[in-house]
Amino acid sequence: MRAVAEAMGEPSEARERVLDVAEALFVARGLARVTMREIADAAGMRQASLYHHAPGGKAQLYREVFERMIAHHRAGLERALAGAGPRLRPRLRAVADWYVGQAPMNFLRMMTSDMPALGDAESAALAGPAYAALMQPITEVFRGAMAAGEARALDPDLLAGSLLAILDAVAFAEGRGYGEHDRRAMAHTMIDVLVDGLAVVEGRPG
Amino acid sequence: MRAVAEAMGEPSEARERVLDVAEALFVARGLARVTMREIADAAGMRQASLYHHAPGGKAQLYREVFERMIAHHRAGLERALAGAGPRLRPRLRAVADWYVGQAPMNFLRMMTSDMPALGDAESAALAGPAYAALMQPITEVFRGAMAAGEARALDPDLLAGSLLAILDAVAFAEGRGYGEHDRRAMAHTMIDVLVDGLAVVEGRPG
DNA sequence: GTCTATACACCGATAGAC
DNA sequence: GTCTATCGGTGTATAGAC
Repeated sequence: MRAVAEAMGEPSEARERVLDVAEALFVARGLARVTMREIADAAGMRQASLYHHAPGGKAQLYREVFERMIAHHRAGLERALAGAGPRLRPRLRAVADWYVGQAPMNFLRMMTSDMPALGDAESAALAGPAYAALMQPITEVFRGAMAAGEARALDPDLLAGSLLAILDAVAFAEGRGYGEHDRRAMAHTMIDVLVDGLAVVEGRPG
Repeated sequence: MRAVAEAMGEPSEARERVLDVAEALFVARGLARVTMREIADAAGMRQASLYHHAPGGKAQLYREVFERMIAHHRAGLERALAGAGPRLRPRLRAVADWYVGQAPMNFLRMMTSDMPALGDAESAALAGPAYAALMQPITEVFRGAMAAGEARALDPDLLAGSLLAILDAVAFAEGRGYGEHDRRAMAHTMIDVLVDGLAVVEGRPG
């Protein structure tokens, strides 16, 4: 079947366009607040025509978009980290630079709002790989720094989750008037706080 | 009108129940994924009966719930801070202890997902007070520490937003297997990171 | 104040012509 | 591959009896 071949990843320019506009809409507003008609409009076709490229319906389309996005982030993160050297701060900055260079993905909202709507089984099946792709490269950064004696020994999962949350918060702050109005600068500031701390101590500028 | 009197804040035991169950549902799943029928069921009445206590419909009900919750948090935060002394770390811990003692409110999701569904005007009208209530007490904590020379001079809004994001992330991590499984302990750990930093330096345990 | 009944809109999905 | 037409389901809200 053609539809199956497409679902397996066949190029099909129109299908690519559908995935692209669907991703933009899902990321901007979340699963529940995007309709198939909106996706079709943005892709330049009628709502019913969408089902030629996404025969599995809305939930399946979301799944594909999500998985593609996760793979994209994992690859980008690893590429960014590969050229970042061994030290903690530049590695965290590489993570942040990658992340702020992408459209804000609202990872936490996706996990808490969108995924449960797909059902418990589906949700669990997607959460695992998403965790591995997004969190794991960051936990490795922290783990490496701890092993090198550069960072104190704390829960790497907690640190990675917090960093992701901060990067989402920074994306939220931008364009709202809170903060310094520049995602990258804000992200770097917060990384410095995570590394050096906020406290004024001897030998560091207040 | 009776309905207006109730909307102004009349006691009405049934109306209190409606607000309570609506808050629990909205916080747990977000505006889009809660139906008026669910709220009615949880409140022990039929869907149509809801409109006696919430004549403004779903959007208005959400607004009231949101404002009540914001006021609740503002009062709780200020009470917690009033007895926390002058130093930065205990003050941040007081904020965290209050926050983790409450049902996770997913502040970021509310702002990015729920509010836009109410329309731009509505959204802006609610975002301002919400910011003032939740962020401002925390920015004051940071500002105070900076004025006392206890903390480095950085954007207080950025720091407050990051702290809130971390506290939401910690709520998310709990019950997922990530992290240490205890919201309060995780929150305190992250506050220590914010204050002292992650880096291993002389005079501090690695 | 709570109920039944129902209007009305929207959305996801399918059928089938072209 | 795209279209028109339409079905079925769901959700908000209203009307009106009790």
